[in-house]
Amino acid sequence: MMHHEDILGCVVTPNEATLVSLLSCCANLEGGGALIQGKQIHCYIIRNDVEVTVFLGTALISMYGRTGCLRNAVEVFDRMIAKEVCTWNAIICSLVSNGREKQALDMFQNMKREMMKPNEVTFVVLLTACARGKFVELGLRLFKSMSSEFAIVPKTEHYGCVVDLLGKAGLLEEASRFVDRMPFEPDASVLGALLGACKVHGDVELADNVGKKLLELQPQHCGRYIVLSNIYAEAGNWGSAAELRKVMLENGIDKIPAYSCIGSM
DNA sequence: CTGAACATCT
Repeated sequence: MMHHEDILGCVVTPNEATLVSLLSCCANLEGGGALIQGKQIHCYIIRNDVEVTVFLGTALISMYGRTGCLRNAVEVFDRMIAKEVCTWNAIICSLVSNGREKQALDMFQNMKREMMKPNEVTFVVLLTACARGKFVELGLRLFKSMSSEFAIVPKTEHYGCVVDLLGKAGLLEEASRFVDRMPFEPDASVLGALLGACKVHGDVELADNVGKKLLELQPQHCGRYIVLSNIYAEAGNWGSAAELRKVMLENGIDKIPAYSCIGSM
């Protein structure tokens, strides 16, 4: 399957980089990934006795995690002798994206026990786990521990995660105050999370405020208009919806596309 | 060479 002959009849054997790239493609393919193809690559690895290196193992975990095959992801992880921070991040992420927030957080304990130092990606994943599991206290503690315990300076992604954590738990007031107290200007991703929190809570007034700032930052981002307009609509605030429509036209966005802006790019 | 990453919209 994997051996290809070129025009001159040469046979090319895939090396580690080839297999890792292919697995990454399977994991990131839109529409839930390509599990069948990923499994075929795993089969190839087994049949040809290809050594499962740290890179290859991590790519396998990620592929299985993202295609919903958590069992296989865990199996690959358990068999790996050498693990790096990416390997741990991949398994924690697999657990989170398959609804096992608690287990993901337990895995972080194992990681620390094995003296593996987490990095900024680890915390994005952990904070996401807390947001989904509604573990507000723990999430805030983890966020604080980044700088105090692990010497990692939280970046805008982490602030966005905390806003999402508070927002999902219905703590809109806290989310808003958290943004106000950020050490740098909140960027679009943070304001986007706050706007999402407004939607959950149905707070039109704050949404109005945040939405205006957000549209100043991203006047061409049609998704932002959609969220804001939905918040207005849910509240029956047709006046604001009409006004928003005018702003859209002014910014040259004349129509909400049938499909996602991101999906069509 | 090659691996890990939140959330929101139709």
